[in-house]
Amino acid sequence: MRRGSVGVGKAGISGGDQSRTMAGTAPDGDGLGMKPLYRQVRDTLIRRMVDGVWAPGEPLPSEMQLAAELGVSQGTVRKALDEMAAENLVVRRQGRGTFVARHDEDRILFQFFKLVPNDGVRRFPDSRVLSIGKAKASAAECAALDLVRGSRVVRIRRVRLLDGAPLLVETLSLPEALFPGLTDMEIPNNLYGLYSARYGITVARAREKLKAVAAPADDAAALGVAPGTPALLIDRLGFSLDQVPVEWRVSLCLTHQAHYLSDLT
Amino acid sequence: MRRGSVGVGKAGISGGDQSRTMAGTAPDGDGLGMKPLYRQVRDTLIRRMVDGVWAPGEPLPSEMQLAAELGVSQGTVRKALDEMAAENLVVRRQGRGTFVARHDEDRILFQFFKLVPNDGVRRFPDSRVLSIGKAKASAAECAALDLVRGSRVVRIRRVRLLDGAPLLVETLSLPEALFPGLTDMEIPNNLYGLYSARYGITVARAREKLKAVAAPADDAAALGVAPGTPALLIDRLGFSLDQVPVEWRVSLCLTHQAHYLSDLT
DNA sequence: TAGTGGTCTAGACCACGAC
DNA sequence: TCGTGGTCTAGACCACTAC
Repeated sequence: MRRGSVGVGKAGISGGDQSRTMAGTAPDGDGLGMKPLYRQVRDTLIRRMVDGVWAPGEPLPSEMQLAAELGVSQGTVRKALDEMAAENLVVRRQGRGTFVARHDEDRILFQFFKLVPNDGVRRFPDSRVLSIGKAKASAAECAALDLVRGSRVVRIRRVRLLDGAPLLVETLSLPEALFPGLTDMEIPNNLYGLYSARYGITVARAREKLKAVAAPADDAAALGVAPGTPALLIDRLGFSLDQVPVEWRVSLCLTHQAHYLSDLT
Repeated sequence: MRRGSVGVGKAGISGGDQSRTMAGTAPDGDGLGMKPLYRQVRDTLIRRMVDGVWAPGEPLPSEMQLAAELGVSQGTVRKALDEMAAENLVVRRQGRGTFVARHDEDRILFQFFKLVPNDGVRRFPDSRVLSIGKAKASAAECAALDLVRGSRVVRIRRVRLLDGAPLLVETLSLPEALFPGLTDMEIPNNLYGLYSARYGITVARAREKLKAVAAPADDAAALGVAPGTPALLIDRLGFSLDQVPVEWRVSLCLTHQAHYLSDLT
């Protein structure tokens, strides 16, 4: 019946010290900093994922093992894991176990890629890199990625094609400090998989701002349309597991053959 | 330790007969039609909301009361209600109770209105109705709203303004059978509130398709911009609690002063 | 057969809100 | 003070997967 903070146990890899307080709400003079136990468990597990204790695709310990190690009941671990499953951080499969979510094509297609062909059949567009390089971050990049002035970024510009026809042209900016050597790598179609595999960085969440604009001359040329053609401008900021902005992506999309699909739930 | 279907109890207002089978998965020869108990409870409660047993804003019976009435444990009712809260169908407040969600301005603003002014401060645009009337449904309207040919619809066309400047012009189509007499009513800014209050119809979910287009002459005139100005075309279909399409709304939006905000979670 | 997550139950204590 | 939902626990049985 021990209540209180989540135990550090044996495998307390990280600082292992974000644990605090009691369940419910602080009965002692703590004031504000308390969280329910299941949320402390969740945060502990996410911290371990950030620290690479379990890689994407790998199984977590079973509910019973985690409960024993952390000194809480199975039900509390279960509630933490259910919440993480709802956030697409883990995948649970009856009879098999709970696994760290991977950035496979299906996940990208349903969670992060909202452009759907008019026929309704989701598919992944091909990519063609136009340029890649390093530079000092612009003021806009510093603001978007929360960088100090003078930081350096990696910039990638590429065209993506659907069924062979240009769909969008986009420019990505990434903090070079987080992605060293990226410019020397082959750039795959699925970038999030690369971030995860090479740098241990998981894009867990993104925020997109959309506007309709007239395509500027250079983008129009890359897309093979007349300058001034109406296009969808998508400004996306991707956040890592620990809520740090890690990728800024500005895409200019043609919406003749596809549309942006948004579910208001 | 009774297991099985959700009891009809005493207050089985509706058909009260969608109950089936056992928890887990059909151990008998049922085949496929089974659902977990907590989902049967959820469906029962939604059915009652559809039938108007509880109006928006009203409290549901307490967990204990529902559990006793339906013949399940409090934990099962709790799981059903938690799921409904996650879907924005009910609002739970500690110490007060569980309430049927209302279409108040806040909910609309966060769940259904994704256009955010560039300053980031969400606010509700004013409306000005341009026309309202009844007509035989077009082929497109029949397809969108799942109507039989020959059905009649109510059409509303209006402009919406943000801080006094035109933001969008939109055309709504509604099945007249579901909204009799709508054309004789005053059209408020918050239409979903009207659907709920006057017709007992709750828009629980919507699906939006976005494209970038050049504004046609008539829409451009209504918005006070030059024809051909790039604009965001939003095609929205709204679904009721029981998953029936009840409103088709096509909006043409200027995105100079605002953007469409989408969270990829 | 053993172990996993999925479901269901029962009961405890807590914070919150209305009285 | 009482009733509400929020949290936590403990234990049962189930279906699914791997061995």
